[in-house]
Amino acid sequence: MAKEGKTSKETGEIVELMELLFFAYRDFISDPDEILSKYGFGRAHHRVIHFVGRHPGIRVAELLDILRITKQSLGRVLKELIETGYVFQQEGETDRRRRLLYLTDSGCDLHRELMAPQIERFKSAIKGTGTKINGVHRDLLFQLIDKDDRDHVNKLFGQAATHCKQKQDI
Amino acid sequence: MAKEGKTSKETGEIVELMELLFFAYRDFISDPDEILSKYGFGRAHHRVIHFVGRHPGIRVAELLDILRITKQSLGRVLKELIETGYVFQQEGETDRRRRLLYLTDSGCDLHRELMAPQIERFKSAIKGTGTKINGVHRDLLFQLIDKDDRDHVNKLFGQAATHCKQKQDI
DNA sequence: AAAAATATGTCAATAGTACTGACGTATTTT
DNA sequence: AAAATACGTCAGTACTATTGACATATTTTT
Repeated sequence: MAKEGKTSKETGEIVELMELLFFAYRDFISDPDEILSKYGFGRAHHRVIHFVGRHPGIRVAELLDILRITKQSLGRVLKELIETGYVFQQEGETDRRRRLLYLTDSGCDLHRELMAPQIERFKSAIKGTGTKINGVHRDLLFQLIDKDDRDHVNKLFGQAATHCKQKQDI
Repeated sequence: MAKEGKTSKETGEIVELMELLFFAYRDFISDPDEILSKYGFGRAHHRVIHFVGRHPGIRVAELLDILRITKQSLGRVLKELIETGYVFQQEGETDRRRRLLYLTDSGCDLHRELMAPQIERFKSAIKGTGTKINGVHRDLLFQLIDKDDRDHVNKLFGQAATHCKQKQDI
């Protein structure tokens, strides 16, 4: 039988951590899924709604870069969101080739509706850990991102908007 | 304009945490994707390989519960994995209705190949955080899981196998 | 022994997401 | 004027997933 080396236990713990990421993500996305089906939308629509909401005036190219999908995949979803009145486009001022994307009022409402249960999940999860230390929870997730992309993510955070439509401070 | 209430900043940080989960998961699954395409498999195959590898002799019903997909979705993937010789079935000893699932030797090899880059990613991520405190990284992910399911996940961890085929302690 | 429950497999039909690769158009930069 | 950029769109394809119904073998309950 396999003899257990010194590193086996460590690796085992890492595999558990990997599975925790899988389970956490699985349940994390289950929240909005139900809401989306009411609207006839899927996860791709959700992601577009979210990042357009967080970055009003975002360009198509940037959205493609964030979502890591192809133009064609985004195209269909974006078209549907525009036709159904959740997203609208504006010509760029400085560069008229650009289509700047914004959420409509209904888009903002939907965005908030989608975020609510996920924010709730995170809030109680953080409470559940009982950790007071600042940043520990961000660290691992951040470090899991491709090294080349971490600057980009940080930059995104810097530019992120408080919402288009602030009904209340939740 | 929206006046920023006390809770706004906290919520903003939570939204960033949510996005970090999205980015982390996006990159985390990008590792095996490339490997899978060589074999003509997709993510569903990966998940089956993984959990069968971790729980040799797992039942179909349990796999369905872990993956949260339908019997039909699993059925197709499982059939392909069996036909191509990565997974095999055995009748349950005590209950002959059960089909207990195992990885073949090639299945184990593939499993290891798929895990390797993800283990690497986690190891350097943990190193990158510089945190020595035990468990902090698990806590948040664990708490993000549906409350009803946490016991189940813990139970799974308890039953998880060191691999079927221990070539080396990585 | 008969009835009920369980574990699994399978059918058909459909939807959502994603891919590749190429091409067209408008606009800006060089 | 030429080159590069931003975007949209085409056709064809693949993977993952869904629902709901039904068939089979086996075990448990009555």
